[in-house]
Amino acid sequence: MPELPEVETVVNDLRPHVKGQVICDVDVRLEKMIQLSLLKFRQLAIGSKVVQIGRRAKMLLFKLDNGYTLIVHLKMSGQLIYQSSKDVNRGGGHPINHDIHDLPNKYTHITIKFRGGRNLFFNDVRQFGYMTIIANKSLEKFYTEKKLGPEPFDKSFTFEIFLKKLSSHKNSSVKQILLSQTAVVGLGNIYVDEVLFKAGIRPTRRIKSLSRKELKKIYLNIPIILKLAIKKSGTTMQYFRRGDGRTGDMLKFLKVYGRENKQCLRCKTSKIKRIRQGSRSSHYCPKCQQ
DNA sequence: GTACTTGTTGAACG
DNA sequence: TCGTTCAACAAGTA
Repeated sequence: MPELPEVETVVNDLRPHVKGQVICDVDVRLEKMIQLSLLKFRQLAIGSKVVQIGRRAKMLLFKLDNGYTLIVHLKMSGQLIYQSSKDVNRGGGHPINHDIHDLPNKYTHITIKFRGGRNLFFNDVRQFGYMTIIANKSLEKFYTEKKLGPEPFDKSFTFEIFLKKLSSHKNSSVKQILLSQTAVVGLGNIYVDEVLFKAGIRPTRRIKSLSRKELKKIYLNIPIILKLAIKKSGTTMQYFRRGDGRTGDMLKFLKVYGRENKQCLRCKTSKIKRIRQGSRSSHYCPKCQQ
């Protein structure tokens, strides 16, 4: 569920609390949540200081002072909750309907313990998320193996690069490619629908059918939508809460996602349609998006 | 009980 | 080898 804006929100929430902290222990209850051996994970994590916290695609990066980076992917239902005191939690991800003040709970699979007694809890109902630790010098290789495209706010994300990445997928639908993280990273089901609505392009359109002008519209709207969502601290669906109990505000600003059968906010005449594309749902206005 | 949801990976296909 | 589609992962909700 967390897409780029939600991950960015968690990173921003955690940064002031976690930066500079020294890891004194890690408690791994479910070993499949880490992508290296428990021994190696403990060796690399324990005793190191978090010098910076950032993001690449939908992954959180905790840069350590030993030349390694702790990577966290929340996938669909992961959450990172920093317990700064008994009563205050900060961070977030995808809290479920459990009391986040009573941690660890049954969904806490990994706890990072900091010197001084603070904890960072990694909870995940569906157990799809993971943590791993990669040497800084191997990070680029790690991203390349995952076929990650450019960051939407990076100057390397040019229109020409975007076109080039799309050119090898001419027969795919635009929705599918934007979800694939290969032409640009950070979009998930919600924000792809929002970008395509704003661009006036139907999600089922094949890449080869899109004109340069249409592609440019999509390209330009990607950072616009994502920046707005970050400004609103992400989208809160169902039980989604930020770690301190606040909710993201982006839900109020969504124009198509989750608005099936509701009046289109642009043309005010058509109703938003919801279709299945692959195994995912897509929302669009049949009048405004051709 | 059944269908549905989500991000990503890997298998199967042509 | 490459592009494309689809099942799989887990568990809560409708």
